[in-house]
Parts: sequence; structure tokens; C-alpha cells
Amino acid sequence: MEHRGRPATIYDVAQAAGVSHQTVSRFLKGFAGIRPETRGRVERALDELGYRPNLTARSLKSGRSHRIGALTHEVSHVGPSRIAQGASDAAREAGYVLDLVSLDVEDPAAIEDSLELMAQLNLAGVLALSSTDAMTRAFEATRFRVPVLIAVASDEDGGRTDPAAVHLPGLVGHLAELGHRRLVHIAGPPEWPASRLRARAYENAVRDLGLTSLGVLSGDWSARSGYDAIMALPQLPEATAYVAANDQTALGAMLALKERGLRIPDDVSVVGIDDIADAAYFDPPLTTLHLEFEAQGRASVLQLIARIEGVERTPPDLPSPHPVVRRSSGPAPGATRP
Amino acid sequence: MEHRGRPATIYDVAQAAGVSHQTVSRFLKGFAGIRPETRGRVERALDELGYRPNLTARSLKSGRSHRIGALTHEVSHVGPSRIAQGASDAAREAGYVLDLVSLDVEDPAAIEDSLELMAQLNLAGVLALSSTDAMTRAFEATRFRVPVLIAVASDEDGGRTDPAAVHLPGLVGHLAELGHRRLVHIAGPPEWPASRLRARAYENAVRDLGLTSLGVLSGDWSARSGYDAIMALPQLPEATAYVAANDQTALGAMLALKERGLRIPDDVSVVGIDDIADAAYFDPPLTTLHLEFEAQGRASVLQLIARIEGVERTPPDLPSPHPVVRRSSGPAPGATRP
DNA sequence: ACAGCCGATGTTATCGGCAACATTCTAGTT
DNA sequence: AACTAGAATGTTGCCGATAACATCGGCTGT
Repeated sequence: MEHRGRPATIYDVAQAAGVSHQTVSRFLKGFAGIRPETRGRVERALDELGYRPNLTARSLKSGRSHRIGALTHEVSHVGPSRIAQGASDAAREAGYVLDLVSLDVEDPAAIEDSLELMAQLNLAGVLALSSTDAMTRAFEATRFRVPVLIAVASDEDGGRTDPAAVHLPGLVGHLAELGHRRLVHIAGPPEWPASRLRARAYENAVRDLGLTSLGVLSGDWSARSGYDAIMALPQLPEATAYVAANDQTALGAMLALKERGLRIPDDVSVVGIDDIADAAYFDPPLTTLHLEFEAQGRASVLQLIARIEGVERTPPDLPSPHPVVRRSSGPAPGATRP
Repeated sequence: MEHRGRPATIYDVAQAAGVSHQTVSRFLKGFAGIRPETRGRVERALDELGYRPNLTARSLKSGRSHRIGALTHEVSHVGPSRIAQGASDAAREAGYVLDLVSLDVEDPAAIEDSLELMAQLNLAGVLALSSTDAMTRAFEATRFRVPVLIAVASDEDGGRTDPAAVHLPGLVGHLAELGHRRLVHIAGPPEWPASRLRARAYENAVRDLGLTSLGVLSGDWSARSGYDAIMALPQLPEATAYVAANDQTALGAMLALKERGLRIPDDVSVVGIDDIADAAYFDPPLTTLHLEFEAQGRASVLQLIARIEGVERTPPDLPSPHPVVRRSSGPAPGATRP
């Protein structure tokens, strides 16, 4: 029933149906008190003209759109991108759209631009998909007049809400059970709260389990940084297990350890966090903490939408992260209990 | 100079400056014919009230927004996500925003929803970030009234515009130089044009170089599929080199080949396509075709914006993909020329 | 000194939908 | 048959910006 020319408006429909535009508007809103005969005419005209509501006009009047601003640093990182996927799916299902605004954290002018842009978009809410300190600061400095949600953990709450941090002890516990006593952590970049939380959770777990941490190396989530962290060591520590901040760092670390003559898991165990799809095909397949990024993205959007629409709802239960044991972890060399 | 309450409009500014709203509008558009004194007053009022244009109102009137719909199947795939990153950056720099609409290709009703949603968003243009046949079909069936661009290659043009397909011969040539004569391709899913293009480019390259293809296995871009493709073979072919449709498939294939007792690259070479960041840290580091996804995303957006704004501009030159030789490829066993 | 022009600015209508208020119609009551 | 409540529908104005058209005032030419 398509027609050419500009899209049909409620006025066009009203004219075609021989009613007032308001009747059409009422029909569209599902108002009950319309006579069946009128209703039929409107319905027919609507279909005839292939009417599509103009969301722009609607949000001009209502002052609120159905768009959620998604602020992101690096969508191409695995975590953020999968969170974005989940967020986008959930948004669409709820009739919202994600406005993806990338933010170059390095350039203050660019940050300014991005936030400026967001402020003008008449968004229903704002979601931060990844989070560095610079981003959080810029974020907080801008006075958005709409609900704002940071989809990933901040360290203000001590990591209570960060799934990875909460469940990291389980992974360290797995290593302890294998007889590992001396561990090393390869952390993410210090300016990411998520990375600080993981590092802190690692240290707490080590302490609580009576193990020893031989140090925390620093990385930046990338495989390269894991590789470099190991290669930069003048000599390898006496650690029997490495806990990497994420799977990619673990990948790089494993390559470096192998190049330095160690066998995995015979001489040293390596574990990661995230359980990215590739981790099961690393050599050796990586023991890691399985996280549900998509679910996290979905949950964030749902919670944000709830807040937008004024419904205070409790955040849905997320599936619990759990260690996935593969071949990169094995009994500590010379451990009493194999 | 922020004020509380609702955002200031040009009317508020006009009142504060003691001029008409139109003068403010002219000022904002950079109209020259305004007396310096008036100009100053407007400028001051603008600043005073912290005025931000309401993009919604603007696009209601102009019938065109500064938003580009980005339709995507799986943002969490590496390729699409990096294309999205580049697209988003370029869009922001040009003052546009990317509206990310995810599309679940499996569910026709969901496709319908997504496209319906897009049609109502009053977009300036539409960009498809990834492309399966189902998506292309759905896409073409919808009559968008705005410029539409598919950011990735379709096979209609025989792959002329697909960077990977165009430069795959270089990669195959590298294998030929190493003395490989019998190759196998592990393809992507047949319903992706990109995957068909790569497969066809592989076959053409093999033929043109006088080599032999011992078959094309099928995968789905994932490491798992590369692993399974090799493991499912009753017996390994006599191939000395495998060309995977992407790096992740190569990762899985390498693990499977190693598990079946082959050494890489001594017994068999494996190459991938994409050069994802992790590829340099696979074991062995992967020889692959380096692609510039971000640049591709940027270029697509720029081209789309040019079309939106009526400027016919030639697509910018993309950096050429080139083979990156690492340790997963080596001389063919028993080759005359080492 | 006055018509004529042009530069600077103001006024009004418009985009498409929604909401408040206004009007007409229908059906039930007396 | 007149009257009225409430249902059904119509009219007007508004959201914030832009565009078309209108007006005001001063300068120029004769």
C-alpha cells in the first residue's frame, strides 16, 4: 500500500478517512472510545497510505525520545563490544535505539565534542559501555538531564557489582586446589576501574586463601601487553601460576612463557578472565572465568529503561560467572596433592 | 553559565538579548549581516543561558536528521565491531551519530521490527555494517527514502570492492613462493557474501598461480568451526598449507592440526585473513592478510555522508591490505626452493 | 526634500504529533 | 417531546527551529 512522495502524516490519514487528525491520533494510541465504523475507516486509510509515525515530531512534543546514548571508548574491545551487542538487542526489543557515540579519551576536545553532541540529542538516557577514569570524570562533569547508567562496575562500591571481581576468588581457588601457592597477576590498565577491581579481587583472594602473590605486572588488556609483561622480566619469578586480567593478556603471556622455555601447564599454569570465544582454542585451551557480557549489556539497558520510565525495578539476576577449566591450568609442579 | 530548569531555546535567548528569535537563529547560522552591537548582545545571551540547539526540533522542520542508522547482525564479531568503531568515529567527527540497530537474522519478525524502527527514525542515511544474504534481502525489500550503503562487499561486483578478496592472491602468492603446491581453504558461512568472495578469490588465485586446491571446507568464522572442520576430516589431505577465511578460523584449525600430530609450520602452513590484534600472539604467530577495518568503516560513513549531502565524491583511497608474514607459514616440506 | 533601495531586524507560518478544551451526537430519563 | 449526561469527535495551540515574507530606518541620487 506504499505511496510515493513524502511519508503520510496523521493529517493525510485523517483526510483520507474523513475524520479529524485527532481521531487518528487516538486510534494510534489505542483509545477505546471510537465507533467501530469510524475505527474501520481510519484503519483502512492508515493501511492505504502506509502510515509510519514520525518519531521526531513525537519527541519534539514530548521532550523525550526513545533513544539511548551509548558512550563508548573502544567498541572494538571484546568486552565492550559484546556488552554493546546485548544492550542493542535489549534496546531494540523495548523499542529503543542505541545512539552510539564514540569517545576518544585521549583528546579533551573530542570528549567535549562527544558530550556536547549527546547533550543535544534529546536522549531518553545515557549508558556508558566501557569505563576509564577519564571517561567517568568527563561523564560526571556533564550535566545530563536524563538518567545515566554506567554499564560496567565502578570501584566505588568495592567491586560488589562487578561480576568478574566477585567471582575471581573461585578461579584463584581452582588454582589453589591444584596446589599452586605462588601466583602472579598481570593486570589491566590502572585507569580502568574494572582492571583495578580485578587486581584487588586477586589480591584479596590470594590473601584469603593463604597463598602468596609474587607481584602484579601491568598490561593494557591486549595480548601484546601480556607478552611484553613476561618478556620484560629480567628473570622469571618462582610463580607456578599466572592470573591474567583478561583472556587476551593471557594469550600473550602464554606465548612469552613458552618462548622462555616453560611448558603450560606442566611448568606453569595460566588463567584468564572473560572466556572469549577463542579462548577454548588457544594452545593450550585457556582456563578462564566465564562472563556473560551480552547479559550484562541487556541488564544495563533494561535497568536504564526502567529508570527512564519511572519504574523502580530491581536489577535482574545475572547468570553467575564461573570458572571454566581447560588445559592451561594443571597441578602445580611438585605439589603434594596432584 | 549553566542555568537550571529546562534547556534554553532561541526564544529565551532572544528575550534575554532583546532581539527576535530570528536574529538569534541567523546568528547561529553564521549570517553576516548583523550589526556588531546586536551580535554582541546575542552572543552574550547565548553564553549566559548556556544555549544548546535542540536537534530534534531542527530535524522536524528540515525533515532530515544527523543520524545514520547502522544495521548490524553481530557487532560482537571482530570485523563488524571494528568497522562500527571506525564508522562511529567518522560519524562523530562529521557531527553525525550512529544509531545502532541490531538485527536478528534468524527471526523474520525481528527483522521486520528492526527495519520498521529504522524507517521511523527519520534517519539521514542507512549503513549496513555486516552482511548476510538474509540481511541484504530484508534491506532491499524495505524502501528507505534515504541513501543506503552496505559497508561491506556484496558479490554483485565480483569482489572488486572487497579489500580482502582483492588482495588474497598476494597471500596465496606468499605460500606459492614458499613452495606450497597443494592447498585447502576453510571458508566462512556460505550465506555471507564476504565469505563467498574470499572463497572465490582463493580459487582464482590457486588457479592463476598454477597450484592445486584440495578442497574447501566450511566454517562459520569461529575458531570452533576451524577446529571442527579439521577434526571432522576422516584423514588429513595431502595439503601443505591451509588458508582460513579469517584469523579465528585459522586459530581453531591450528589447534586441530597440532592435535592431529602436525607441526606448524614444519609440516603444514596455516594463514588467516584479517590480522586481528591477537593473531600476532597465536602459537605460532599467524601469517595473515592485514585489513583496515576501522578505515573501511570510516570510508563508508564518509561516502554515505557525502551522498546524503549531495556531494558526489569519489570514495577515499583505503590503505591496501597486505600480507603480514609471521611464523605460521614456512617452506613447504620437501620443497625444492626452501 | 523626497522617492527608492538596501541592510537590519521583526512577524508569521510550518514541520507532525499530542493535549487541552470545545463541540456535536447519541441514548436514556422523565 | 424536552432535557441531559456522557460518548464520540473536532479545533486550537504548542513543542523549537527554520523559511518566507514584512517592516523599519537610514543613505543615496536627483
